[in-house]
Amino acid sequence: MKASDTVLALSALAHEARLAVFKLLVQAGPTGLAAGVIASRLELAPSALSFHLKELSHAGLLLQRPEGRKIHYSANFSAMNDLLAYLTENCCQGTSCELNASA
Amino acid sequence: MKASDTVLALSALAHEARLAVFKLLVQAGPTGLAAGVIASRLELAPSALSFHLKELSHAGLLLQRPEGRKIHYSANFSAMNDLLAYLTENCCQGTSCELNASA
DNA sequence: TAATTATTTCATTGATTGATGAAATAATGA
DNA sequence: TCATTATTTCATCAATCAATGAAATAATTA
Repeated sequence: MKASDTVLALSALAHEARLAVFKLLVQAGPTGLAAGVIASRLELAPSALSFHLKELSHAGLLLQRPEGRKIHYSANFSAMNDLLAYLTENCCQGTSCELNASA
Repeated sequence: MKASDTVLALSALAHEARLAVFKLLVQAGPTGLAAGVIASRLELAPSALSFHLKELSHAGLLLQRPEGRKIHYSANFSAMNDLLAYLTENCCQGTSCELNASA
């Protein structure tokens, strides 16, 4: 994973509403949730949610699949795994940070 | 860790220069590096670096210690550990993402 | 076909971010 | 004290971000 991809993913998650969307989709699992369900659960305006979904998708953190007239969004676990791997390798001396946390 | 603290930390790391600074300080270990050394290694203007160091510090990701007329900055490994723990718990169904990455 | 539902797109606007260079602050050494 | 070094602060400016509400698009149902 490149540093620029990491920055893109971090930027996408670095917003209260988008972090909430991603958490919700992680909880929902691979099936995901329709945009409208996400909007009502998090009390977001449709256009605002659409904006945030696009940001997350652009960073590669979401998958989407049409379901009738709805669109189901789900967390891209593989992308999140890559992000965590990058942070662990580059920002924690290659192991869990716990070894260093005492320093 | 609260979601708002997480957003603050993610925002701080979501910038090419700041991610580079943090990586460099992780490599440098607990001793850290003086601001001027960071600036010359990464070819950043002093005022720009100062701005970015403040962002990272404000997010709790850095520690600092005066050393003569220099100031040594170092990575706060404990804060990074908290961030990774939050992301793992909330954004990866509580385990390493690997279990889900195939989905 | 017409009405409804789901979602996105668009234009507008205010707020935030980040780069720049000059000036200020502070510690050290001559 | 004076000059030098290290770092921060400040003002300015351009660029980006995000909220809002209205309109557009597209799929479904009556």
